[in-house]
Amino acid sequence: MSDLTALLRSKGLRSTPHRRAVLHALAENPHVTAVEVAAAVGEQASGPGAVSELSRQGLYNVLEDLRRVGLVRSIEPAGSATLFELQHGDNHHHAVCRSCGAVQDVPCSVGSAPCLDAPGTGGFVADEAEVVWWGRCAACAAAGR
Amino acid sequence: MSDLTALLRSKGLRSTPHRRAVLHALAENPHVTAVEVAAAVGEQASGPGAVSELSRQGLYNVLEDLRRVGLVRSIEPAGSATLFELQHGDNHHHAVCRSCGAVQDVPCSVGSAPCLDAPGTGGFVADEAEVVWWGRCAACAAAGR
DNA sequence: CCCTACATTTGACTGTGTCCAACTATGAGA
DNA sequence: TCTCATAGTTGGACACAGTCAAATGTAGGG
Repeated sequence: MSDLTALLRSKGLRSTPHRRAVLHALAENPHVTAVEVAAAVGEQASGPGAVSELSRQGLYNVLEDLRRVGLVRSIEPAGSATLFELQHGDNHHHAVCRSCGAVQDVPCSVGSAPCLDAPGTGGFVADEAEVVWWGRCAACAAAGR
Repeated sequence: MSDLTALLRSKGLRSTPHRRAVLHALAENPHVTAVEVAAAVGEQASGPGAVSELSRQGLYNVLEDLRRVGLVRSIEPAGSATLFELQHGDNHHHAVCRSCGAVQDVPCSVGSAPCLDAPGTGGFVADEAEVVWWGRCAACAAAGR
């Protein structure tokens, strides 16, 4: 039984080729859109342990299932489609390049979630603080873009 | 010449009925979607100083023009359409209710933008930090939603 | 008053994601 | 090993937000 199978079972999900393929694809490509996940899964279709392509609906089902059990996180930077990444134990944030759109993980420097004080204003009860830094990635900054 | 006309002129934009109507609508309704802006502008169509409804394209053009000159800010909370609000001088963030979707302003407590230290990681040059708190608004928390 | 650059409209189109109903595979218990 | 309920998958239609391109209208300086 592969690691991925064990992982899925431990979360109460059946181990299916598509779910394993999506997890594998996300392990290799962080911060990808649903379309890119589909493409990566398609790649594996040609390799060993062949996986048939999965339908759009199937893809969203898999991603939602994995998200629900905490194996996958998604972010939606303004102006871009939903991006998916594996959920590690950490509570990190993201830096998005305005020029090329690249997304980079940023370790949370203030502690565990919510890692910023909740706004005291008006009785709002916060359970999560999401931070996105906007700017230029190293490559784009160097190229003067 | 109205205040709004003067404001638009000062930013180098022509003063048109639609632009004034959009500014007026945003002054009364913060954090609204493009569709809601259109509806609010439509309301004014029946009142005095009648404004004809504006097309979808016209609406996006107006919003983009106003955004470009700094009169309007937009935010895109995950799972919702772009929300627009007037740009005041301050650098505030937002708290979004998971239950009813209400958005509330949160004054930036850490200073001026970027109000959080830029990530030192890998040469990324940040020019803005965007923070969103997720949780329950006062009303929803009280109602146990 | 009249021109011209700027503003607006119209309608088709794209990308991303959801809904629904039918179909197929899986695996736990008999 | 068989059966069947449940979980998973598929395809097609659809909804929503936003964009593109080209034709038309208008604000405001001369």
